[in-house]
Amino acid sequence: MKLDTLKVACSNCNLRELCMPGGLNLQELQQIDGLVANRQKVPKSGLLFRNGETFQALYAIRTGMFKTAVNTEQGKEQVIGFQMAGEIIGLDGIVEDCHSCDAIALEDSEVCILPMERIDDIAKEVPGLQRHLHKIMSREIVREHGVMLLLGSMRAEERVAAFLLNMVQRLNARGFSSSELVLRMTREEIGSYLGLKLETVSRTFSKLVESGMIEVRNRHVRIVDVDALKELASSCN
Amino acid sequence: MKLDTLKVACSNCNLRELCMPGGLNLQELQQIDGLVANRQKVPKSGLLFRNGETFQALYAIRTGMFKTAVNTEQGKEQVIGFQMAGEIIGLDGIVEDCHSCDAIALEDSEVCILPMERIDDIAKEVPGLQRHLHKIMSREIVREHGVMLLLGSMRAEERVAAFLLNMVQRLNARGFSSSELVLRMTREEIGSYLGLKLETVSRTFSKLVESGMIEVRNRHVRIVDVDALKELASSCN
DNA sequence: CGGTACCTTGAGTCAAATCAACACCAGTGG
DNA sequence: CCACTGGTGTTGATTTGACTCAAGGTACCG
Repeated sequence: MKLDTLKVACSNCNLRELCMPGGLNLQELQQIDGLVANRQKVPKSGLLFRNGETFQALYAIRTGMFKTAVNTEQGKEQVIGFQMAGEIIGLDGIVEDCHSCDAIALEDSEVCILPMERIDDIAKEVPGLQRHLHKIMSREIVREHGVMLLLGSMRAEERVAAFLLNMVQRLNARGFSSSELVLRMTREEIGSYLGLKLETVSRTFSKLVESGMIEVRNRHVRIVDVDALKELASSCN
Repeated sequence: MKLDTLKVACSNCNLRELCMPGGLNLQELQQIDGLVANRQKVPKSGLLFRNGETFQALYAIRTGMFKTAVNTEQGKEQVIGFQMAGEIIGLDGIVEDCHSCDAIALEDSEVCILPMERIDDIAKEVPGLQRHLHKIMSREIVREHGVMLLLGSMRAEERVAAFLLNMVQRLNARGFSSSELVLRMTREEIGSYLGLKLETVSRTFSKLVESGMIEVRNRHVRIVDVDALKELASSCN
């Protein structure tokens, strides 16, 4: 077996449980290996795809972190989400065969390219993959419901608390600390995502520090009182 | 052919172009007819499904209108969307085999029940259906991006303008007027959807009336100056 | 080591929320 | 028939949380 074939095989990827379906037998696993056409490195601030670009593939994040954002006609950007290793981006492109948002790397990153054609072909043979794709899309829909709830009915402190808890929970699922995290995005990007101005994000961090829930040094955040933070995030007055 | 078989056949449903894939041949059309297990009437204020309920089927709206909403732990509801004839609801249930929002009829309605098992089975045979399902889910993701943009960065007037334009455009695609509409939901439900309080919705309507963009009598709205409304909806300061 | 991007904090402003009063309508039942 | 009720919608007065504007501070990179 050649080395670079090995390199792009899902069957021996440590992120498999995160981005690919479980419960496959050996033969199915080998079929799945045909999914990834290639890997692609994306440097910090690099664009993986942009609004208007023809849709060809989904991307599984292998390392690093991305933000996805839509732009108003006035050039203002609304961050839609922050995606990390094991997550799939590009689902927005399927409807119109054309991406409707930008995907930008927040740090040097690497993605697996999953050409949509191959996905469709292999899914025909491997029903588990088909169902898995449905689940991934449904998960994204449900995630966005959560963001809409946040944007539609939470106050600044609640939004920031919910954001931090969400980030640390996802990082924890990837083997990182459940109480410390390093933010890969600016205050402005957090603000855009949360529907707040960067000053408000900064002030809210300070307020949470003052009330002893978190510690902040630059982009390093330590969660001191998870329960209080959860209480806050779900208070939703 | 029995009458009640005819009754639930997609192949002779006038909403087919809205909710089912186009470009199918006769045989495929007949296969698709097996999708709909049943129709179900839902009276005004009735629940089609609720958060936590086991997921079994998607629903295609045949007549009427629904709202979908998620609830906070404190019992406050955030309206996620308003769905009308030809649209598919229930996609949120696929990830966890469990619905994560409520679907409530805003008027007496009727839906076609599409059991997920049947969808999967028939999609194996009819690739066009598979792709169509992907498109529907992707469309929902993109729609939610738009709502996030609205909630994250528009002011009250812009939100209301965007809401009215979106409603009238969708109604127009269903053969209704492109300048008049009857709202099936309360000001409070509109407010919840737009991240505003009901008083703000009411005041904003009044403001738009005053500036000559729309006319309002109860839930009947007439759009007088579409261009001004569009201008407003996309100004996004 | 200088420049730039990023972050924090303060003071004042403003848009939307809150609180409150009242109008309207449909349905109910005396 | 009318009085009553509860849900809905409008409008006004006031408050407030987040925004805006402004000034520095800090960290990072070539």
